Amino acid sequence: MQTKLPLSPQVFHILLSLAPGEGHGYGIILDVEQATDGSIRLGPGTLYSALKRLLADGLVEESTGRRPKDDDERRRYYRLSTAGRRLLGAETTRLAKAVGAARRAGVLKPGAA
Amino acid sequence: MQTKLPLSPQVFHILLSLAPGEGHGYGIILDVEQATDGSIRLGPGTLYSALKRLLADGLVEESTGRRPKDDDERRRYYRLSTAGRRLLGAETTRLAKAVGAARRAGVLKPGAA
DNA sequence: GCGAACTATATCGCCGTACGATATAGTATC
DNA sequence: GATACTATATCGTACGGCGATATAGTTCGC
Repeated sequence: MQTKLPLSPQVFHILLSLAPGEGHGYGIILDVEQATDGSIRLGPGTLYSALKRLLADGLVEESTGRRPKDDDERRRYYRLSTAGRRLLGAETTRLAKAVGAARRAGVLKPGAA
Repeated sequence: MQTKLPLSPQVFHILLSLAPGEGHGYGIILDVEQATDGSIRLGPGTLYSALKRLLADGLVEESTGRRPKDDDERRRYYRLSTAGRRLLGAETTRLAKAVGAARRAGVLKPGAA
């Protein structure tokens, strides 16, 4: 029941991948791996089960209609719902606070910004 | 086997709580709740099982000796190991990148820094 | 023309872990 | 004297991350 914070890193990056616009499952896998420098590599089990949960919780919606010609027919496209976008913002704020606290605690090597 | 990133939010905050210096279990629970504005409330099950894992993985060490007089005898004190501190730094860097990406994606309300 | 690799989605089952409940026990508060 | 707080510990459950596997079409090298 993904109603409240914190989000798992995996779910956070799935939502973040959909922030610029709609995307499809396999695209999310590639996008997250690239965006996290390989730190987070979603297997199909993780991605599609998370997506199913996010749909059920109303954080992500399936977007039908108007697909570019020559698009792979198998693809299913998803986009953030309003609630999903709000939650992503809230989690980002939470993370920003955590990073700030960690910086103040001096956990980064001197020199790292 | 908590050898690599990402850390769960819970584990991240446990390590962060120990960054300034040694601390004990119950103190970590209170500290994390306060530091996260109540977002993360560790129950005893979460805390002590995570602590046991962190000890086994060499990320946290139990610190014996020199306790202030009148200290609660039941307390067990823990501190970050070198590996633990390094991992906390790496995770902080990862989170900072994620926050930066989320900001660029415009997930924060206009006005929020 | 044939196997390998890639794109794409989906399900299954295992296992780790977050978490609430519970236990214990001393101290403090009312 | 009951309730609440401090403090640690264990147990059972349930959820979720993840690899394995399945399916299937396309592309690329040989």
